[in-house]
Amino acid sequence: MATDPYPDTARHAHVVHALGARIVDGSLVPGTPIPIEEQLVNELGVGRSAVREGVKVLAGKGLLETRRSAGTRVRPRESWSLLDADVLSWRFGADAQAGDIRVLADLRVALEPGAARVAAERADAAAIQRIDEALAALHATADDPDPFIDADLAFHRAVFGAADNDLLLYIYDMISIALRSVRQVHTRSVAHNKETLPNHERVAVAIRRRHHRKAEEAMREVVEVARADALHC
Amino acid sequence: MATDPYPDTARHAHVVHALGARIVDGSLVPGTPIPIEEQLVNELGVGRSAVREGVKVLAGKGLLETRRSAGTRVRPRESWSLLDADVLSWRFGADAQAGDIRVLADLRVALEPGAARVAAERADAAAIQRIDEALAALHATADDPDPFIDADLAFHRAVFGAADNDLLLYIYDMISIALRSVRQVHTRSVAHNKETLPNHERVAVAIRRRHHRKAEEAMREVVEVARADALHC
DNA sequence: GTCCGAACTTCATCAGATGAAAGTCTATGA
DNA sequence: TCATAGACTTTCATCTGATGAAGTTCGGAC
Repeated sequence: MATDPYPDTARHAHVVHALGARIVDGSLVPGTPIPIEEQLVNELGVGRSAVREGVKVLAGKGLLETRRSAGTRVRPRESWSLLDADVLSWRFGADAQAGDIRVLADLRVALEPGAARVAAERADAAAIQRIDEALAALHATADDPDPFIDADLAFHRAVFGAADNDLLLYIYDMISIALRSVRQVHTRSVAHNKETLPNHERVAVAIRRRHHRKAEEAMREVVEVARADALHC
Repeated sequence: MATDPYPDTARHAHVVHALGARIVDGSLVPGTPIPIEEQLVNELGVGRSAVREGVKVLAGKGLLETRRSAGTRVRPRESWSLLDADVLSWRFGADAQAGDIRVLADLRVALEPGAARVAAERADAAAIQRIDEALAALHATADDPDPFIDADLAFHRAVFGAADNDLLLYIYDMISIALRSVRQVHTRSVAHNKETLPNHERVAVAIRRRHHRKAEEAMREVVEVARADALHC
């Protein structure tokens, strides 16, 4: 437990990452107590304050629970803040499980068509322009795998942004944290990229025309293709 | 800044709530520095450790940012963990803004139909049974405003649960935190409740028959009616 | 075998000291 | 006048020690 993946960051942040990553990847099992403060001080090479601050941060994310005299234990998974940026990056960061890929793909299928629909209802001129710009970037980078990933994420973010809903946008930002890690593994081919362009175009056009049903349908096509790809590879 | 809404809880939790609530409700403006540690110690009546632990928890939720010698300041809203349980309850807890009601209603419209669709794809027998039980509870409590709210939340949760997707279920749990606070204000009439029963029934039937399109359509009807109600009142 | 209490464990909290980094002020020189 | 280097100040970062509180464990009395 003495690995040190975050050398120069703040001491308490080191504690957060060291314990958080182990909890999320399953090395520390829910219900079991983690080592006592003194032991963590030794294993992590930091002082008691740093350990306590780190543990409190993880408790704030629902991963840990401290009880006086009864030790600190890992909370059940249902209590975790699954859409916390740190928790997500620990979960999808290293090497995502197959089940997690499915969860992510299903989430997009569940969410993005509806988001596109609301975007079509709420988009103002500026939002529509941002979508159009993102679409142009998508076309411009279709031959370049890496920039295309960024452009794709930016396009979807522009759509969510058009819905004028900070909660929705937050959810997308968290999805994109996971997507970005996963995509680096499942980099799709240039041919694939070009196939998705017309569907993205349809999304943009439908939103521009405030046609919610079409926006939703087009986005569903996009994310269902993405899901099929993700589950095949 | 010396209010004490959490008398018997842990000292550091008191700090978290005192500062967190003020940040989310806008009393502490993003970009501005909060009082220095020593002052917080005096104002909140706790020791430095408690202040530091509380501040670290809020930093973990993206609300604060500490910089050595430069003080601790409120981070911009875009950095906040908007789907954190605490942040949500501070936002929707006291008296929700009209804009927040709209955001919540739109989020449901964007999300729930898609979730019902995925539920229809993924539901197993046990999940379907839970939905049916929740539906029965909904019918049974239609005349009782308060229990009906619980039954309604339980029904929607059962649908999300059927999608077999922990991220989706987490999002719903966070929505329900907000919904529960808001509904206590906008308690709907018994007549209203009875009107929504057939739509809920259609959702359950469609999922049972694994008819995703119908499940989605029926759920859209439910949440669009709810949105119209919320925005009128 | 059950119940009570003492000893022990472990987190909770406060307080003090030291350090590091960033900002502020001042004096100097051009 | 203005720029700049260096000293000073502020404020968070971290470690350590001491005390307290609340469970847990274990032994003894019955």
